[in-house]
Amino acid sequence: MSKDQDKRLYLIDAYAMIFRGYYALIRNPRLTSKGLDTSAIFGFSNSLIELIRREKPSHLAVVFDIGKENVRTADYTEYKANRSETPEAIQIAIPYIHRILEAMHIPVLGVEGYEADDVIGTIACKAEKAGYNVFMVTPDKDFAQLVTENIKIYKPGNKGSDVEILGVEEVKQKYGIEDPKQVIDFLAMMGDAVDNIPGLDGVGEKTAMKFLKEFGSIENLLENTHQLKGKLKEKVEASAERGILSKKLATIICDAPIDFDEDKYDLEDPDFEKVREVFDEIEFRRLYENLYRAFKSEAADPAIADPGKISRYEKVNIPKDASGTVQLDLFANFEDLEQATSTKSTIAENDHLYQFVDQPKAQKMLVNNLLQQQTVCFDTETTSLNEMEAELVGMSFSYKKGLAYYVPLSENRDEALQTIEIFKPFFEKESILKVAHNLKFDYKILRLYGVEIKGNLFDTMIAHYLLNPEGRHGMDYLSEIYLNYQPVSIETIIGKKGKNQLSFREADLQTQTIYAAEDADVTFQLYQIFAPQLKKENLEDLFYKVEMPLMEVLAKMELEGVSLDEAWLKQESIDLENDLKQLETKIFELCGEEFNMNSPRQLGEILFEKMQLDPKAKKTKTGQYATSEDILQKLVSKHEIIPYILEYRTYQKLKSTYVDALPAQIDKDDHRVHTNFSQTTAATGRLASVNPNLQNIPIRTLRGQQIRGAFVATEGKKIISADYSQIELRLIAEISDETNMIQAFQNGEDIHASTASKLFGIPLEEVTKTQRSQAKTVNFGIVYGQSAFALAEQTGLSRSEAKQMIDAYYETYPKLKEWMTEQVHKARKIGYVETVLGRKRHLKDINSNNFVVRGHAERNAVNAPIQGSAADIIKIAMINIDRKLDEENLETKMLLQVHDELLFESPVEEVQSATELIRTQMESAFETKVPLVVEVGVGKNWLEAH
DNA sequence: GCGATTTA
DNA sequence: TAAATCGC
Repeated sequence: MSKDQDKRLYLIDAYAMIFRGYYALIRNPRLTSKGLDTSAIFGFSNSLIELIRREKPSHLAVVFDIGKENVRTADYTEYKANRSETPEAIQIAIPYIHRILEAMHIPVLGVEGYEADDVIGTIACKAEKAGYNVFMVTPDKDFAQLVTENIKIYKPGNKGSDVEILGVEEVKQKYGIEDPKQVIDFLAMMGDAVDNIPGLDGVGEKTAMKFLKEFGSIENLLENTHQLKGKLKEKVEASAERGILSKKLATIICDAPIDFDEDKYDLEDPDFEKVREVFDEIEFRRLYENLYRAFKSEAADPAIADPGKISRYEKVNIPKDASGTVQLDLFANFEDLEQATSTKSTIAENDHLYQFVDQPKAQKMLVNNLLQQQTVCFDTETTSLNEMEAELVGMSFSYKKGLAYYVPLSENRDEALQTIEIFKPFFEKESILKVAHNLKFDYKILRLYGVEIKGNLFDTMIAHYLLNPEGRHGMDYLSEIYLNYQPVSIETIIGKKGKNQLSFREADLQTQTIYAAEDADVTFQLYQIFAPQLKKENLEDLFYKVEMPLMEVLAKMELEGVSLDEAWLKQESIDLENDLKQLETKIFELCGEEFNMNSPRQLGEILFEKMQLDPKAKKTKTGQYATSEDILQKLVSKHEIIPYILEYRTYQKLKSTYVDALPAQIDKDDHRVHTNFSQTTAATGRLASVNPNLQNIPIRTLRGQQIRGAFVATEGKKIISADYSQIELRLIAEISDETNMIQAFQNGEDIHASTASKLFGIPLEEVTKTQRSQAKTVNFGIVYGQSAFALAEQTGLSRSEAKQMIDAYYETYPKLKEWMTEQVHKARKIGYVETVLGRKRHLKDINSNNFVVRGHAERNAVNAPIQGSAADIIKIAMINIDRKLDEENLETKMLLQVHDELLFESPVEEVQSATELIRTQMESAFETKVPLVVEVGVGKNWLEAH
């Protein structure tokens, strides 16, 4: 096709694309070695290059809002992300993006005083008249109003979703309308917070669609409001004027003062050298290759142009005369595949060999082959994400980039076990490094099928967690970021979440093979990237000696589960229900109206509008009344209703979150609750407990405490609870070498009272309860990295009083203050802080110009080493206890970890020796000057033991 | 302060 | 999606 005939113009909505790119990477920002956040630049450039590669536009232009960049960015942040600070990364990005566009010879458009939308609208209309097909490149649905036969929306794909092109038909279908122009009416009716369009009161998406069907336009609706009824009628009529205004606001102008100069938009080759210069400066390496390919490759879309490259999978056939000697060749026929690294390639574009291996003979050959390898990556496919109820569907293996095997397993458990038996030698061979993503899952599954994985382990998810604790660690995500490769999404195979979702087993064998093999392949490639990085960052010990062994301990704890007193919970649920009913009656009586007590919004309106309890009631950021506990607490004297509300809230929480939810989580087979300890969610290094969360079982209130009583030991056993006393404060003293605090601990003093005595300059014996409590709050504030502001909020002190208190605290513990300053300096200089075991926390915001953001990073610089070190130490203790219990052949089982506490179930006759073992291991897990003290309790249940 | 969970 | 509340 000659260029004259090919008239396809792509108009890129620059800011929308920049923001989109930035927020796509928000949890894993791209940083240069100097700490510059290049997420926005990367996101934009990547989308741009991807667009050129895929579509080969004949004409292309990028449209900015000009002259008021800062106003525009402020708008976007406020509405789009609900954040008060403007992301610095975006402001930094703009000049770079302009340089890149200039080097790429791509024209930049904009008209002062007009929004980018209007410029795009104007050019699109003019280009259409000139015979162009126009694509408006934007994620913004407002542009749907401009869609015609020749003007379409081009919504770039991101992870999981493919490119979406919205033409007339798609727009009609999406909004259930007859003409794309009606999108304006749609927006005018329902409003749009992002663009500050008010809309009609009481009209949301659903109602707007209904109105459009019925009335066609907002004007027609407003003329016929008599057809409506009830509240809706009132609301719509009352806001009619705003509706008309909204229509004006929602309309994209198509006559901005700008000409369509088609020659200017011709897509030319970039000045590669110049682009490279900019990319080098901000350390984009792969992107340059992608850019080069985008312009130099011939086909518009390699996947379509070259069908030979689509995925190959084949069955491994055993030759008829196969003897033991035919062996390995079948598995060695795949040499040195060059990977095509186009921008974010997919399975269709990469060379690979994925094979399924379903014959026992072939499986044995595969195992023999695996046994020759030093490092093998594997993955299991199951019918469920819950290990306890999951059935194995298949296993995949990879030990070389681009090469993977899939072993399907029979639905019949005995047959499956036979196949698994073939692979046992591999799993049990110590010398092979076994790699998987989220290995704990596979470890548990295989254990339930009688396989105990041995030897060194490598979990790519945990590896990434150590490299970047704050980031996301999903395999698909990591693949896109580190391999520039988009794996097949599980949803394309088994459908979206919901009742219609298939089980993996229901997919056909070839589909299973592609998906499973790809997972193993991708994980292997991630291993190749992460392993050297761990070494480089000195994280190998933490990884191989702490996190990976801990993974096994956690797997065992999760499989063990904990026993609950179901009968008690059942009765307590009934009791709470009755109490709640009574409280509700009382509350309705006192306010003279019935409403939904579980809706903070309704409660706020009752308290502050109807009852006028506080003329200056605080609002939340979305404008409703705040009714959180601390706020209600301040109103106790205002009205007798408040205590009832507080009590209702407490009981409601207890009932829904614990008393009713826990029994529902009991396993049908072993009648125990199996939580999941996530090793990669808390950025500080702590664990997190999910499904259910057993790390927040109540303890503060009497009624709440009773729930701990429902965590029971089974017949003939006892619960042992062992917790570190003040471990964080002890570590603060230890790490900062703060003599005043160290001595207090060495003398076995009550640390909060001791702090109070020093803080207020009075003898220890004279410290009052209030003083101790204040000192305790400050101690906690330090431990949790609270700001002075938050401390003031919590203590009820004024901000300056809180500041004074903190200053006095620093004077009391000068070395501590010194250490804190040092941490912040360290973070500023090298970009991270670390724990006693070298666990890192990167603080990219430490040099931010925004004091809120920077303050946050500064508190993290102090808090992360402390909380993280405590996490390190209990992790060591857990590993050592697990080993010792095993060595001494004790039947005592570790059940739960609650940050500074461990819970065990122990046969009565073992309790004494176990207790001693646990205490010793915990107290000696890490050598310190400050004694680590552990308090141990024993009982029939958790309440008694604690 | 963080993380999990429930509810509207 | 936001608010509230539980733990450490």
